[in-house]
Amino acid sequence: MMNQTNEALTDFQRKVYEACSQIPAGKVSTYGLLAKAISCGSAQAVGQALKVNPFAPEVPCHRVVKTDRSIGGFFGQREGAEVTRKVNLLKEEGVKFDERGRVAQGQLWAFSREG
DNA sequence: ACCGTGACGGCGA
DNA sequence: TTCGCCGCCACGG
Repeated sequence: MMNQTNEALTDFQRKVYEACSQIPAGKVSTYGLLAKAISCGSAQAVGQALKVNPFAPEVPCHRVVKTDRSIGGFFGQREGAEVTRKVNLLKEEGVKFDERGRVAQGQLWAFSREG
């Protein structure tokens, strides 16, 4: 995946991207869950790394939503075109949404320790 | 080295 | 249930 000259990436970012890559198509995870998977105490910090993800969509940062299952942001935007794109990508992967625009239950991916 | 800024999360109102 | 506040922690200036 990130076999290029990634000196611009911090160690933290690599951990975030690696964990994110584990999420399969058709499933989503949350910033909080991902943070926990890499032993980080801040979901917000995870979001910071994802917003500058240089490997999208190889590293599926679009499969990460908020804990309340609302869509969250995409490439720095918390609303607008990019966010709509995020929803479309998920729909294409088979992810279902409820009438409130949140990811329907039963589609969360739980990180089961491997890294 | 300090300070402000976030694709967040939990909690009280 | 939605809103606001505060805590979290990594980054750039």
